[in-house]
Amino acid sequence: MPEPTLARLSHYLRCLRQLAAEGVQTVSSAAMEARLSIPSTQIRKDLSHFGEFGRPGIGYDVQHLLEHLTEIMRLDREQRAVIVGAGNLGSALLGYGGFVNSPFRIVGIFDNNFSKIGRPLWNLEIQDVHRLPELNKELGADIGIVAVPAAAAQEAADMLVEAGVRAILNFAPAVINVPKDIAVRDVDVTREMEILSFHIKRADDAEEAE
Amino acid sequence: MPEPTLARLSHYLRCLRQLAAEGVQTVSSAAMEARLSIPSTQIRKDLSHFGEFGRPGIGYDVQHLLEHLTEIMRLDREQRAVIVGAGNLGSALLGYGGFVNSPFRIVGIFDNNFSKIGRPLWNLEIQDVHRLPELNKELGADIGIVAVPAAAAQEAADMLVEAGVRAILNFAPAVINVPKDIAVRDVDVTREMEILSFHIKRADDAEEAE
DNA sequence: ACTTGTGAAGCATTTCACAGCC
DNA sequence: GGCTGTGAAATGCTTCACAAGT
Repeated sequence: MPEPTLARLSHYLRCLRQLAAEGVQTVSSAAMEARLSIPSTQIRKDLSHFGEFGRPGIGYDVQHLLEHLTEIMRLDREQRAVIVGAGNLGSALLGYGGFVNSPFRIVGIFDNNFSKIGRPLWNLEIQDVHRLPELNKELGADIGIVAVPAAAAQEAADMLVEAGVRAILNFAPAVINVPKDIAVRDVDVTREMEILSFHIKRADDAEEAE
Repeated sequence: MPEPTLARLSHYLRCLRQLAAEGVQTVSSAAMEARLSIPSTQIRKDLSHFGEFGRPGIGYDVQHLLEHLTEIMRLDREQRAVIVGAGNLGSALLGYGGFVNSPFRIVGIFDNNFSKIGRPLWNLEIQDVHRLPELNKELGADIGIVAVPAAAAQEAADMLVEAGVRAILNFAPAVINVPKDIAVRDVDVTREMEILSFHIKRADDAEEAE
């Protein structure tokens, strides 16, 4: 399954949820292109990887496609996650409103800083990261979120692996090594800023060229 | 210039900074592969887009390559950014430690919520988002960060465009439309979680198959 | 007439293989 | 012997073109 297809599925879901909320019954790939700026042929090809959902001459049934994609991505069941790192970022993620109407639920937050352990944060209490493997037997999180500085990222990842998570979302600007059956996605704000910095360049160059 | 190459440049920079800090003089593409898990041929091909930096039989001069790449990405000068949205996320970004030893500096934070405007946040004061175009004449930010809910994302982006930014980092889970000479990068935590959710699936399936 | 699904073509990126240099 | 830079081959993804369905 192509990784780019997977990333776009998330866009399709967002679009379909919105359409469903608007009470729209049917949608064509061309109509989705208008909303998402993803070519209609791309949309059809992506969806064709999972089956035949559309009807020629009509389009896709919004509700039906929404349910199918939700199931394919396993978003029809609760997905529990734990956060390692109770700093700014960990705290912001825990309080993030984007998870309220989603299957994702943060069930634990951990840190290695003794002055933080035991303190309440939002609806949880910060736990000792060394107890993560033990406590996750109860918590049952499949997803681990690394929200620690780069220097501590590998250690945090190791602890999550030991705790039995199947997937890791890594916010630290560092490469983390994990067994190959564990999925990792990196989110690196600094990297995104650096890429933007490069793109700005071209506009500057045009100015300098005058 | 291939977009994937650009994204990897950021990894090379991080690696080189670390090597420089360790006092390493020279590094081979094979040695970088060991640290970054990026194939050495890929590294060489990427670097070859910008010139010939290495010496056969020796490798790359760490300091020299670091300086070159830093310049290529325009990270040798201050890059000012403003944030729109003073909620959890905006606040976390403003307090984010990752920018301390970097060229990025957040010079303003804006919101449309009257109860927030005028309040101090870290080292700044929250400003009215409607004054963004006017105030950015002074602030001079080239980068805008969208840290508002999805429903307000387009409006925030419009305001940033009017304020004259050349690049936008969008944290809202929404498509934003901007003039094509303005670079946009999306960071969508929910999307990343959804992709991980899909990948977890395979492990579950194996279990279910028994 | 309108729209899907899909093989085939086209394009982009990665990987290979090796000539040339230290 | 070790390493870079790079054409060429291989792979992967996107776009095209159109047959088939409504």
